[in-house]
Amino acid sequence: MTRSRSALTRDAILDAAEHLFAAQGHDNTSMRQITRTAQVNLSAVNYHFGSKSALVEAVFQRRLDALNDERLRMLDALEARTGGQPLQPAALIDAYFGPLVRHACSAGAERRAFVPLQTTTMSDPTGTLQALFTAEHSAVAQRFTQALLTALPGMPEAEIVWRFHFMLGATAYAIMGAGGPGQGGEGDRDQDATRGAQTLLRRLTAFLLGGLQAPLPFIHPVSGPAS
Amino acid sequence: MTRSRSALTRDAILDAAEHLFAAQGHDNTSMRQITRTAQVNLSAVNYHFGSKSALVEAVFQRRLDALNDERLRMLDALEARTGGQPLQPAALIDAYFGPLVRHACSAGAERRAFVPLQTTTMSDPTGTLQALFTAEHSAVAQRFTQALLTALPGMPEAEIVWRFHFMLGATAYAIMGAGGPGQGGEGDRDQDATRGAQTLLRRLTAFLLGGLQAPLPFIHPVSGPAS
DNA sequence: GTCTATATCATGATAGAC
DNA sequence: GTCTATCATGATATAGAC
Repeated sequence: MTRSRSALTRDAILDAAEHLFAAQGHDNTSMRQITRTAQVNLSAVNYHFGSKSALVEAVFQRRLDALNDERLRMLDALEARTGGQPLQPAALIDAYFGPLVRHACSAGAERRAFVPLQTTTMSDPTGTLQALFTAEHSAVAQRFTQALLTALPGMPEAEIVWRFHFMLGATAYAIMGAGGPGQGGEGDRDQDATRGAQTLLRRLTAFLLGGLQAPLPFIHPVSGPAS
Repeated sequence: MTRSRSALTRDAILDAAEHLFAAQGHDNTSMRQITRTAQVNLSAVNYHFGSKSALVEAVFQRRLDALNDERLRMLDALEARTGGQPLQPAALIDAYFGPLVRHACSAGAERRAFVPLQTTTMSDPTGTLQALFTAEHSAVAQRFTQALLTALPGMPEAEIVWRFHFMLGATAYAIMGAGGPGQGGEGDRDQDATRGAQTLLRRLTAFLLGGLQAPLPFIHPVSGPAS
């Protein structure tokens, strides 16, 4: 096929960029570094992606799509099993955050790359990536929000949205700090990777569940007409 | 005084840098931009701070010191009032995260600057700032960890350290997303600032308390001799 | 001590040969 | 489609005038 040649260099660029972004952050990584690693020409990036920022988005989107697919598959499976009954919050948390944590803790360096992107995205004040993230994320976020809404009767949607946001933050730090707080981070890479993911996920899930189901705070009613 | 002249430009640089870092992130901000905003010469940065990264650290440290001072003052006041008795987890959470949230939500653009720095620091894979943050933070973190250890009898220190980390992440996202999820972000800047801080802090505190006090997860004992 | 002017370098992007 | 060569720009840091 004549196409495979083109797609090959495209993927090589994506893979190399993902590696380097994970290690250095995307704006500390030059296109020269990327193309050198991918063993392709410098101009290939502009040819295949148009610009560097478009490449960043492509790298981001590739992983984000896979992640959200997995999340939706797990949610589908849960809903198919119970058939309309409210789901358990713990199951929803596992379906949403489980893929991310497992992904982040997996030993393969290629897959770990996504994690700093997620955090860089949120911390970027200009928010070029944030728009993409929000757009890609809105569909899956809405489905999980709806599921949480029925799983947690009596909790207002606004509160769920906020707590979802808090959970995202806790998970982001959990992933970043895998090995950060206290215990030895760079231990046995082989089996520690999968076992570490399980342990971290258990710790995190317990925390998230507690936060998600916490008693409602008292919020002053918003001044202005009810919407 | 002859010194005030020098200190004046130094502070002008710090303020300008803080503004710009908040709006664009520190590595999307050039020294030219900083010195132009501060109305000082380009070389003044190198003269007063030595390098750009040293300036970033200085900006960061100035806010971090003030923040940690406030945290420790609040903790001192709490401990002085109860005199050795275990503190309430809610009071500890307010003493630690309250200053940060109020700081982040305050209307003054100068003060808001700190927030992206905190998040950028954590998401930076190279971790140049992370070392500074950890060093500056270790003293106050240890005191709060100890206080939590007595406030939450039966919870292992490792678990507390992790949950502290999770709480930091949730707070970081809470600050970043003030106005992010759903409700109109850019509303009435004047009084919405302080009231928004209160509302957000109530929401966040409820979540953090639930997570902090959640039932312990089952963690497989670490293979190897007990330490 | 402070600022002007400049040096040196790396970046992203492009034009044009093949 | 891919590569070579080059451009224009902006970066940090420094030497030397005042």
